[in-house]
Amino acid sequence: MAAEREAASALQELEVEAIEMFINFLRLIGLPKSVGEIYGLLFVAPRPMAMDDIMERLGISLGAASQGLKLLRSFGAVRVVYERGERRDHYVADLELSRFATVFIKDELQPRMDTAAERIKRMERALAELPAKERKATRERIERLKHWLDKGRKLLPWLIRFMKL
Amino acid sequence: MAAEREAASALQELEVEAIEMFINFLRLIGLPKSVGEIYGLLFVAPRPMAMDDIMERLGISLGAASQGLKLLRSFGAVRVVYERGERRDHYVADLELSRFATVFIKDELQPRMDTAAERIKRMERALAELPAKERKATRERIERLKHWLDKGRKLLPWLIRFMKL
DNA sequence: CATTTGCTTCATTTTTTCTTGAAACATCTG
DNA sequence: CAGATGTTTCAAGAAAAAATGAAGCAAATG
Repeated sequence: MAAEREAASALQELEVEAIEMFINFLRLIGLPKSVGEIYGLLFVAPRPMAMDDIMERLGISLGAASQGLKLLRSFGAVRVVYERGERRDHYVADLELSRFATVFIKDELQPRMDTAAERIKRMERALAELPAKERKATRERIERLKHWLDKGRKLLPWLIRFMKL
Repeated sequence: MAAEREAASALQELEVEAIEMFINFLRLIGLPKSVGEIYGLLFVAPRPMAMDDIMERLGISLGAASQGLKLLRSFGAVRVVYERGERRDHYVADLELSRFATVFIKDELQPRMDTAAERIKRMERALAELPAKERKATRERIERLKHWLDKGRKLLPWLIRFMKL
């Protein structure tokens, strides 16, 4: 049997599917593989798991496990549950998947839109210094950017609401 | 004056803002910096630009320019316009920003959802092999995944329509 | 209160992703 | 059709992102 499995019991098909699925989706919002692995494992885990169970099961390092859990905790995707008579922290997945979308919107999209809005303001000011010939066409393009930004901004709160069902 | 500017005229404030803005947004959908740069530059360019103008202006390599333009062309964000008496291809930005969203949805989101759907099917099948004790709780979790996937699938076409205004 | 156990942090290494530029190809021009 | 010009491709290098694991901290145990 392969070395990776010597200490850990092999992953079940169900676990593998869940893990790969979350790796894929979480990568989409910029989270590293190890974070997807951890969440996927916890999502189908029948019982709360301690950090070393997780490391062992996934074959990831101490650091990756610690940091991944920290991150997942930080946006409420994972919680610590205290297990009677257990010294180690035990983790469970919070099943509210909307969290990921919400965090992504608030941490990634929203800030970018804010700086984009500032940029557009600066661009409008810079417009004055353009040769008159180019000014009109460029103004139109900036208007278009504005339009899109506006659209995005209106969409976000709606999306958040939709996520929360 | 800095070496980067010896050959190319300096970027205008307006160009810088546009470039940084698009670098930021396009990175979000997984496109490399150079692609954001190129699109940003073309977005505010008053005239169609040839590949070497772009390279020079941005200080990027031949390869990056060629590949970036190829990619942008591939999803219609950039077009070649033939300029009378000019041998080199000249590029303009297509201003329809919805293209990026649409491409992202079709190339990234949709396929992931499809494989996720298959995974869920396999998970349901694997459920049978679980100890009876765990089966019920796990079934519920898989149901939840299904629910979310469904939600996502309904959202996508709606989003595409919204993008196209 | 010394020791063990669990966890976090972070400098280093590994892996992945992006960029570069030379070579090959293609097309135009005189 | 020979040279010049413009473009693509891709192997190698550079940069960025992620994972590792040892050092240090903190809390529990006996």
